[in-house]
Amino acid sequence: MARTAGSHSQITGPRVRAAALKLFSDQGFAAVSMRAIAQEVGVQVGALYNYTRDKQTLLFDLMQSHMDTLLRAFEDNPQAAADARLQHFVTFHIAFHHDRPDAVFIAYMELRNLTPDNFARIETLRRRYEDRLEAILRDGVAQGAFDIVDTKITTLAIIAMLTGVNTWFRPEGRLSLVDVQTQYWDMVRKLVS
Amino acid sequence: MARTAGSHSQITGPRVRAAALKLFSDQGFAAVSMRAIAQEVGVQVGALYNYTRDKQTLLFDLMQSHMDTLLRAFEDNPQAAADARLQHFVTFHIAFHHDRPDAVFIAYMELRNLTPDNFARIETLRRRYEDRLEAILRDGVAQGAFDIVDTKITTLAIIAMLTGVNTWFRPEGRLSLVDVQTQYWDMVRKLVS
DNA sequence: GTCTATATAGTGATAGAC
DNA sequence: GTCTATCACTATATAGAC
Repeated sequence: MARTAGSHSQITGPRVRAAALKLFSDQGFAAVSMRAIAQEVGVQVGALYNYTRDKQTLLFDLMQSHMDTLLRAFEDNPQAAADARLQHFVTFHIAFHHDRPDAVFIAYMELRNLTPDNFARIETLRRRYEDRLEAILRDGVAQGAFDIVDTKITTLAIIAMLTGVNTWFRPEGRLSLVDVQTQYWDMVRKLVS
Repeated sequence: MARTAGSHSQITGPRVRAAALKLFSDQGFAAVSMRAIAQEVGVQVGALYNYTRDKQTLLFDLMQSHMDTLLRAFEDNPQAAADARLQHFVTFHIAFHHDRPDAVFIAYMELRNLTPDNFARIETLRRRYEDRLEAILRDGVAQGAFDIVDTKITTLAIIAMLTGVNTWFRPEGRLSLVDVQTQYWDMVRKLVS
């Protein structure tokens, strides 16, 4: 879509982020040029630098924004039964990740393209999310609801299992998302019992 | 390591593959230049083309070789008890993937950098491996040893869970690989019961 | 805010000398 | 089999016109 000169700051910023999200997810950060992002947005390449300091910052902002959204979206209730809290985590994780496959893909695949500083910041956020799940498992063990050898390993195993749904689930497929949530909760429930 | 002109076909070929494996794993296929591979090997860039038609073929050969090795390495015994076969799969998968983290990383992360034809070939091999696990689960259900709602989903969930070990396991860490194998088998065993 | 033009450097791949 | 030199492009980022 060709554009002529003019002011579009209100809409161009989000469009740059959306274009980068899509292209980074499809082709990978290193394979996507600033020119390709500009073309997707419909501006010339120079205009992008009104919205990001450089390409690295663009990637970091996308990942940080994703992790912030994740941490804010998950609401745990430490007063509830551990079983209910774990079921909530499972269904939440599957639904949240299903809703934003591009951001999830980038957050897992482009870690090595972050500068060391940026990498450390994203890892801190990821750790914080894992700790939310581990707290549930620990409380469940303390209450006698769960039988778990090592809550840290179980945390990582459950998250890997749940996140894997994104690699194969298709809405037009054999199963609905609710089916998937139900089956994964069934597996997780048995895994911690 | 500087080299002068001469014949080294016996050793250069494997060195090119080893260098590409390491660099693709560390930085990603798109971020690695043929010049960087040549420098790692210790030759000039033109010499690489005696060992690969182009960069894409180099990537494909690495992934195909990894999947071939995986399929040949896993030996199932359909006569044995489903429980023992599943335990063997779990310990095998963890050990095999632990032994070659670079190849595993590439096989999962660089799929989108394959041409459509090459992608289809790798996917066929991956599917074949998944089918080996699903056959075990199916037989176990038929024998009444396992209680599984959907063998396909359970297959994908188990593989995602096991492969996730590579993202965090460090030999110098708190747990030995045998500890990890034991704990994952414990989780998988409960998951299918 | 967006444009065009440009600086500077790097890319994959090939040709031909040795 | 490896080297050097080169082609034709593409890359990120910036400067200054409008």
